[in-house]
Amino acid sequence: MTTTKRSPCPVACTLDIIGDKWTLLIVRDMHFGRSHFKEFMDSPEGIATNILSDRLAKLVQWGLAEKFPSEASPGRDAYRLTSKGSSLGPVLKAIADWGLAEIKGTSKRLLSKGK
Amino acid sequence: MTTTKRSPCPVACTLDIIGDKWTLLIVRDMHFGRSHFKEFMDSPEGIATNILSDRLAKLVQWGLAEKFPSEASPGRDAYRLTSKGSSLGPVLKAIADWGLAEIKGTSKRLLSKGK
DNA sequence: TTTTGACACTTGCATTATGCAAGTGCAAGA
DNA sequence: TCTTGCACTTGCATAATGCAAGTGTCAAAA
Repeated sequence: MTTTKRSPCPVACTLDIIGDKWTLLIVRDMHFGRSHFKEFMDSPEGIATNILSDRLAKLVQWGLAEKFPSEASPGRDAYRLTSKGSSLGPVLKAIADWGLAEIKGTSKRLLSKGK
Repeated sequence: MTTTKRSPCPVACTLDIIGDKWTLLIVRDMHFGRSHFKEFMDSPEGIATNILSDRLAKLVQWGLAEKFPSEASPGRDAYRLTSKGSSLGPVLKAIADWGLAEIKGTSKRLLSKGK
């Protein structure tokens, strides 16, 4: 991928990857063990299929996630974080902490199993 | 402002605020002491005036930043982070750290005075 | 074996956000 | 008065997003 860098700033460059309303939510779901398309769909935010499809492809392209053959459903693929993707953990935590502290109505234990 | 919450997840709610490619860059600039419209414009990423104007208004609306009379240019306003905005520091740091570690070509000391 | 249904997408299209250029209003300085 | 700089706003083209509907693949059910 040849994304043109806006600047050498690590914040700007990181935002070029996770600077949208959906990417990090998928990373969050993967972080909590979700791996199938449907599981990401089941998250309470309600991502559209085309957006999810696009973001999964980008996550793989960027090396943050990888496809692997699902064991639960033979013949199907699933997704999981690579080490590069997992290293976003502190970012996720900092964001979650800020939200919990500054936005009322937020709470942990959001990830109830969709079904 | 009546932004409808996508979910009670603190990550999702925080992304509703900072989930774009520009907001956090302005927060970064304020964090480093920038306060005037022109100073934000001078950042290397090259934000468009209408986007900057929009984001500054939203930052104020959300309580992350506040206007105050500029001392450098009397009669003009300037912007600075509120304590709520300043508390995004750890988010900024986590993102910067990730970028520095995972994206080549990034470096600190990005913020050279525009002029 | 045919059908059904779930899953993982893709496609089309309307709506919204973004990017760029140009224009406006205001205050200080020449 | 005329100009200059700053802080915006406005218009418009392009790109991203959201929603609904359609497609292909497989596997279990009939």
